[in-house]
Amino acid sequence: MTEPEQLGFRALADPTRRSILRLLASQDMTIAEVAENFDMTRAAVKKHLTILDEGNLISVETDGRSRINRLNPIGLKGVFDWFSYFDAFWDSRLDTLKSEIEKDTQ
Amino acid sequence: MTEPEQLGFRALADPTRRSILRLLASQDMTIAEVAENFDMTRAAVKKHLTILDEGNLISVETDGRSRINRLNPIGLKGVFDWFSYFDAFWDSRLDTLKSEIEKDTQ
DNA sequence: TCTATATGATACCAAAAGGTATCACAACTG
DNA sequence: CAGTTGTGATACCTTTTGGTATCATATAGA
Repeated sequence: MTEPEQLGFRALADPTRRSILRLLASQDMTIAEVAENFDMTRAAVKKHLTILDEGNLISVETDGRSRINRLNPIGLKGVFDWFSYFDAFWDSRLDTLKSEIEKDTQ
Repeated sequence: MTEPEQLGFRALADPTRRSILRLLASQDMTIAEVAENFDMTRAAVKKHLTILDEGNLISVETDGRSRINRLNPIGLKGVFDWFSYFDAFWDSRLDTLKSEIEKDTQ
């Protein structure tokens, strides 16, 4: 069995794809518009968009011969929520680290 | 230039490594202890732990001939914080999705 | 209709990833 | 000291990944 977040995490592993997500946070874009922002072929960008779509991090809407790519909040939140499992670690342990450091510097 | 989160996201892309993180959330472990939980060689588990360490998601402390692996809250929180950029999307757009659905089902 | 344009799809390539097998080494333990 | 145990490191293999080049297809527009 595979975790539901697997394809989302896989999609986030590449810096180009994380950059695309930030781009799409400002504005929905066609494939060509996204590709203008990167020094690679449109085909390569299209592959990245496919992987982002498979990870449910974006959704794609066809409009004539254009394909509009936009952020998918559901998939993004799914990955984000995975981290809630570790809440206790940065809440309590970061505090612990902080007081250890303060103790050392006294 | 590379993002500081790059190695963290890379480390999270593999399901075995995410599983290791959850293991270490319950208890600090040596390499051998972690390896007991997976159907692969100790060498393979060690590779995963190295990648988790490179991503600052765990820290390793030497104790005699043992090496204790534990969660690193700093790196974990670094990746978590990357998502804060998208806060607006699941706060506002998930609400929008919700009201669209409610409208459709009326 | 004819042409330009936005995209889809496939073949191909180099590099990275994930794994095994194996050997070396350091450190407990009797 | 000798043997066992926990780990580090390397060579090697297969699959996946990230990219290009190329061609096919569909739609907008004159």
